[in-house]
Amino acid sequence: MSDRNTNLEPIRQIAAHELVVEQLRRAMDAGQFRPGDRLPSERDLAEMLEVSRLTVHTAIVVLEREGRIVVRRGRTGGFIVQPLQHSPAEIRQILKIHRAAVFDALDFRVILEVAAARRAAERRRKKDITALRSLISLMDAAMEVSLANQTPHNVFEFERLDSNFHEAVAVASQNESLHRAVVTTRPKVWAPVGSIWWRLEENSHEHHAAIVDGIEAGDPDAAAQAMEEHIANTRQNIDKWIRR
Amino acid sequence: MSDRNTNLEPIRQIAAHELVVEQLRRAMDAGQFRPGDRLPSERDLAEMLEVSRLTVHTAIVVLEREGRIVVRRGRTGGFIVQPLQHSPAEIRQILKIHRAAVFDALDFRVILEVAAARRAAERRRKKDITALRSLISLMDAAMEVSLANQTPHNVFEFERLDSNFHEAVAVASQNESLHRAVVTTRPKVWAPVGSIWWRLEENSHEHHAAIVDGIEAGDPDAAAQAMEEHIANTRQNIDKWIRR
Amino acid sequence: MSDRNTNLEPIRQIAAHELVVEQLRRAMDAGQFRPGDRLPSERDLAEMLEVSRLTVHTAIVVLEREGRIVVRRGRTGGFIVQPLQHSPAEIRQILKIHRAAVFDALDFRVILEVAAARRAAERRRKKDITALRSLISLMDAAMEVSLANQTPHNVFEFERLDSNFHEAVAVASQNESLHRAVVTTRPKVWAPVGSIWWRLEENSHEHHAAIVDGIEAGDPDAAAQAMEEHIANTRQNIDKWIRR
Amino acid sequence: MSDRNTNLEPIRQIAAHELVVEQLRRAMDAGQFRPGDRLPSERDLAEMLEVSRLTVHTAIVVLEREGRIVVRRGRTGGFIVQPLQHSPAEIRQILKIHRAAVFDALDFRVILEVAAARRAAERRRKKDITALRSLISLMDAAMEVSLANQTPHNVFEFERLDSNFHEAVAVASQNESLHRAVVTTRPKVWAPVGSIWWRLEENSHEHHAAIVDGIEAGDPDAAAQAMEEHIANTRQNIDKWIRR
DNA sequence: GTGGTCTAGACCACA
DNA sequence: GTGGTCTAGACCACT
Repeated sequence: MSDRNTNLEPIRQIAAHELVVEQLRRAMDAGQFRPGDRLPSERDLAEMLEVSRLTVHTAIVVLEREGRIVVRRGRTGGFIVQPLQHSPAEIRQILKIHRAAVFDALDFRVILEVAAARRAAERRRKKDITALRSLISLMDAAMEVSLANQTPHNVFEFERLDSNFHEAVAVASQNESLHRAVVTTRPKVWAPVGSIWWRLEENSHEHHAAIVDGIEAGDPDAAAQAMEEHIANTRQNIDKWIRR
Repeated sequence: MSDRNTNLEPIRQIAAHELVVEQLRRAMDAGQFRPGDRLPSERDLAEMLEVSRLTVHTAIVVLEREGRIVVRRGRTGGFIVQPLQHSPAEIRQILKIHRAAVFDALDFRVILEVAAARRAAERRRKKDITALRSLISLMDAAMEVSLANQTPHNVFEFERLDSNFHEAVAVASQNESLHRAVVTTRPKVWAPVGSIWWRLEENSHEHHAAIVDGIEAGDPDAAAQAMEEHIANTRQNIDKWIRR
Repeated sequence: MSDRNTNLEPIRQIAAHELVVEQLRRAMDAGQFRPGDRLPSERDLAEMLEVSRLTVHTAIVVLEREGRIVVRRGRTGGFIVQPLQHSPAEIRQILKIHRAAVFDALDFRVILEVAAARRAAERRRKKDITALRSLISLMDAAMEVSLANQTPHNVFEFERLDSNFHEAVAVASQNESLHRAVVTTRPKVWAPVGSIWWRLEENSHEHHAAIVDGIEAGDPDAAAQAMEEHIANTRQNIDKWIRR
Repeated sequence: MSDRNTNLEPIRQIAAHELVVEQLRRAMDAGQFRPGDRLPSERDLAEMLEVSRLTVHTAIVVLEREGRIVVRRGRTGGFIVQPLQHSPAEIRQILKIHRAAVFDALDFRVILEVAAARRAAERRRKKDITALRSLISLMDAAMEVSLANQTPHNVFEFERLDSNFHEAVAVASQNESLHRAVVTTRPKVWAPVGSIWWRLEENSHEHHAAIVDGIEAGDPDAAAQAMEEHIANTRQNIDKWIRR
C-alpha cells in the first residue's frame, strides 16, 4: 500500500458566532424552538452558550438576515422564530434537489432507530415506558386539535412532540452513542424543507403506539418492526410528494 | 410540556493549532501514520491543512510534549511518530476507567457495522468485493509476517489494514451517513488505549473472510452474523483484559 | 510632502437626547420658538423627531436645567421658552471672549451673503422678490410696534423676520450649497450672546430695502453693495458694544 | 406669520462606525489617501479617531464591501486604498446624473475660492506665499513626470498637490470659516466620479501661477480673476465631458 | 506588527 | 428588561 492516503483536510477555523448560528439553527430545526416562539434573550443565550453578548448578537444578525427570526425591540421585544415558508412547489423542488441526501438520511435513520427500538425493548426500563406513554397521549391530544382546526401552532406542537418521542426511544436504548446519532440525524431529513403540515401523517400515532407496545412487552422484534414501518411510511409520503 | 428543554450547549471556540493537533492525533490513531513513520514536513502540512507554518509548528510542539512524536533535526530529520507506550497494567487501568464509554462505543459499532454488512450484502457491487478481497489477502500476508517475527511495525500495518477493511464494508453499504458514522465511531473504542499488539486477534481473519463471503453471496443474514460475531469477539478480548 | 497631513478628527458619538437638545436649542436661537412660546408637547416632539418620549423627556430636562425653558405642569402647562438673560456687562464680556470667532463668522457672512445678493440679482425670479417684499413690510410693521412700546416680544418677532429675510436672499441666489452655508453661518454670530434687543438696528430696514431694490432691478453690484454695507453696519454695532 | 414653520427634523442617531466610514471616505475623496496608499493601522485609526478598535474594524468592513479599500493581512498587511474604477462611459453617466449637484458645488466653489484669493491678496503673508510657491514647483515636477509617462501614481500625486494648493489659498485668506468651507466643498465636485486622469488639465499650472502672482503682488482683483478663470476652466472641462 | 475575533462591562434607546 | 452599540483589553493567525 504505497499510496499514502493521508486524509488531512483543511483546517477551518470556525468563528464562535458561526457556531452559535449553527446551534440555534439546529435547535430550531429540531423543533426546540417553534415558529412564533421567542428565543432566549441575548443575555441569557450568552450565559447558556458561555460566550459574550457580542458574539450572540453577531449570530442573531445572521439569523435575521436569513429570515429565520425576526427581531423585535423594546420591553416586550426579543427574537421571534419564523416558519420556513415554502410553497408546495418549492418544497417539491427542494426535495428533488436534496433527494439523495434525504433518502440517505432516512435509510440511516432506519438503521439507528430500529436498533434503538430493539435495544429499548431488550433493556426496558419503567421510566422510559412512562415517558413514552405520556408523550403519546400528548400527541393524541395535539393531533385531535390539529385535525379539527388546522392551526399551524398545533402542528408545530405536534412536530416537537414527535421529535421528543423519537428521542425518548433513543434514550430508552440506553446507548449514549446511539442516542446522540439519532438526535443529530433526524433533523437532516427535514432541515431542507422546514416545518410543514404534511408531516402530520395520519397513521403515525398507530405506529407510535405499536412501538411502545413492543418495548413494553419486551418484544424486540415487534418494536423493531413497528419502527421500521413507521419510517417506511415517512419515506413513502416523501416519495409521493416528489412524484406529485 | 412546559419544561422547555433547551439543549443549548456551551460553545467551545477551538484554536486553529488545536484543530491541527486533533487532526494529526486522529490520523495517527486511525493508523494513517504508524509508529516509526515520518509525518509530512511542516511546510507540506501547512499547505495540506491550509494554515500557516507557525500554526503547524505550534501543533507539532504540542504533539512532541505529549510524546506522540519525536522531532529529529537535520538531513534525516522530521517528525517521527512514536508508539503509545503503555504497560499492560496501565492499559488495564485505562480500560477500567473508560469501561462504560468503550462498551457504549462497541455496542454502537455492532449496530452500525452489522447494518453495514447487511446493506453491503443486499446491494453488493463488484468493485466493493474486489476491494475487500484484496484487503484480506494483504492482511493475511501481514499477519503471517507478524506471527513469524513479532516486529511491531507489521502489527501497525495490520491495524491499518483492519481499519481499512471495516471502512470498506461501510463504503459497500452505499449509505454515506452510515459510512461517516462508522469511520468516526471505530477509533473511539481504541483511542484511550492506543495501538497495542493484542489487537491482533487470532481468529479475526476468519471473521473477515466470512463477512466478505456473506456479502459476495448476497446473503445479508450471513454477512450480518459474521460481523456481529467479529465484534463480539473484540468485546470478549477487552473483557478478558479488564478481568486479568 | 512627506508629512502626511491626515486630518482625521476624533469621532464624537452624540447621544440621541443630545441631538434633540441641540435641535431645540437651534430652533430657539433661530427664532422658531420665541421667549414666551410653548414648545410642542413631549408626545408631539417624540413623533416629530421620531424618537421615544423618554428621549425627548431627557432633552427637556437638560434644557430646563440650562434655564432655556421652564416646565409648567397642569392644564395650562407645557415647556415655556425663556429669554436668554444677560446683563449688558455679561454680553460685553461674552463678546470679548468670542471676539475672534464672531468676527471670523461675520467676515465669512460678508462673503456668502454678498455673493448671494449678487446671484439673486443676476438670476432674479419673481417669486423670490415677492417673498422678500412681503418680509420687508412685515418687518416694518414689527419695527414700528417695537419702537413705540419696547416690548420684548416684538423684538423677537423682528429677529425672526430678519433671519427669514437673509435666508430668502440666499434662496434667491438659487445655489443650494450657498443657501445651506448661509443658514448655518448666520446663527454663529449671535449664538454666544443670545437674542437681545440691541440687534434691532435703526437703519437695517433701509439696507433691507436697498438690497431688494438691487435684486429687483437686476443690478448685482447694487444688491451686493447694499448687503455689504448692511453687514458692515452689524459689525460696527458689535464693535461699539465691545468698546463701550 | 401664523403658520408655525417648525423645522424639526427626525433625529438620526448615527452609529460611531458610520461616522468613521464617512470620515475615511471623505479623506480618500479629498486625496489625503490616494489609491495605492495604506490607511493607518486599525490601532492607529482607533487612537486618532478616539474610538475602539472594534468600531474602526466595523467601518473598515463597510469600506471593503464598497470596494474602496482592499484588506491585506499579516505583517505587511493593511488597508490599501483602491482607485474608483469607472469607464469613460460610466463617468459621463455619473456626471449627467449628478449634473445639478456638481454645478451647484462648482458655483459655490467660485464664490468661496475667489473670495479666498481676494482675501489672501489683501492680507498677504510671507509664509503663505512661500507655501504656495513650493506647491507650484512640486506640481510642475509631478506634471512633467505624468505627461512624460502617464503612470497613474503621479496623477494621484498631482491631484493631491492640487488639493493642497487650493487649501493653501484658503489658509492664506486667514478666515477659518472660509477655510473649512473650501475644504469641505472641493471634494463634492469630484466625489461622485473619483480620481481620473482627465482632471490633469493642461493649463491649470498657468492659472495657479497667476493666482499666486496676484496674491504676492497684493493685487486682489488679479488674484480673484485668475481663480475665477481657473474654476471656469474646470467647469468647461466637465461640460465637454458630459456632451462628448 | 498586521488584521480577526472574543470577552466583560457598560450605557443607551426602546416599548 | 429588551436589543443596539461602544470601550478596553486580550489572544490569535497571518506574513
